[in-house]
Amino acid sequence: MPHSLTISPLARQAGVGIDTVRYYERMGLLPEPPRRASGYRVYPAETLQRLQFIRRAKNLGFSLEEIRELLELSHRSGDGVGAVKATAAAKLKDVEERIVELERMRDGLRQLVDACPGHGAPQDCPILGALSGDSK
Amino acid sequence: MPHSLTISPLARQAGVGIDTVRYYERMGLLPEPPRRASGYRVYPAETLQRLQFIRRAKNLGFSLEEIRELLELSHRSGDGVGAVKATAAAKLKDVEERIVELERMRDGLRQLVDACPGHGAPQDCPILGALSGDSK
DNA sequence: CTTGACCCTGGACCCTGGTCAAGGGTCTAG
DNA sequence: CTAGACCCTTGACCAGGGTCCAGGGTCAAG
Repeated sequence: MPHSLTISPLARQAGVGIDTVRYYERMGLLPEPPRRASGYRVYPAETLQRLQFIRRAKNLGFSLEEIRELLELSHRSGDGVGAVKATAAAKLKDVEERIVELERMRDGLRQLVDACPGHGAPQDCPILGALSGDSK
Repeated sequence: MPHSLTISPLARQAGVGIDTVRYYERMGLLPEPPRRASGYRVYPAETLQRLQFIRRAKNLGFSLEEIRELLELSHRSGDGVGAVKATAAAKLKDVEERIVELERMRDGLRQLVDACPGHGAPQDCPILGALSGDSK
C-alpha cells in the first residue's frame, strides 16, 4: 500500500501550509504520525481526508477546538458511548441552528437581489429585518 | 420617543461588551452615533438590531469585514446599484455554499447519532466520510 | 456638594490561528 | 560525493477580534 506521504505533498494536496499541518498536530487535531528513522513524519492517506474535513469545518465557522471534538467523535470506540452520543447530538443541534440562520440570511439576500433589478433604490431592503428574528 | 441608549445598556442588551461596541464603531460596523454635549454616545434603538445582526453573522463564520459589506448593502441607496446587486449576489452564492456544506455535516452527524443508540462502538462512524465530498 | 456609577480617549495586552526564520540534519539525482 | 530539495525543532512574529487599564470628565441621587 503506497499510500503514505511526507508532510509536503500532504499539505499541498490538502491546500494548507506545511506549518499548518504541524500546528494542527500540536493542537491535537491530527494524531502524531509515525516517523522515519530520520525523524520525518510519514502520513497515512486518511490524514488527507482529515485535513480536508478540518478545512471545511473551519470555513463553516467552527473553532479548532470544536473541530477537535468533532473528530474525536468519529474515532473513539467504546468508552462512554453515551457521552459521545450526547456530544454529537449537541453538535447536531448547533449545526441545525446555523443552517436556520443561514437560510434566513439567504432569503434576505435573495429578496435583496430580486427586488433590486439593477436600478432603483435598495434602501429599506429587508436584510436586517430578515435576520432580526429573536436570537437564542 | 424614548428609544435612545447610552453605550452600557446598549451593550448589555446586545450581549456584547462596551469595548466591543466602540471597537465595531472604529471598524466601521456601526455608524458614529450622535453625542451629548459631554461627549457621551447616544444610540438610536436600531443600533441594537444591528448589533444582534453582527453577533449572528459572526457566529456563522463571517468576518467583520464581510459583515460590514453585508450591512452596507442594506443601507446604501442609489449609487452604483449594479455593483451593490453584484455584491449581494456574490454573498448569496457564498451563503448558499455554506448551507450545502452544513447540510452535509448535519447529515453526517445525524447518521452518527442515529446509528449509535447509546451503546456499542461508534468507530467507523461515517462522520469523516460524510464530509469527504470533493471540496471546491 | 459629594459619592458612585457611567462615559471618554489612548494605548497596552490577550487569545486564536497561523506563518516565517534560524540553525541544522536527510535524501536523491547526477 | 555533492547540490538542491526536503525535513526537523525552537522560537519569534503577525492579523483579527477583542479586552483591559489609566487618567480624567459627567451625571443623578441623597
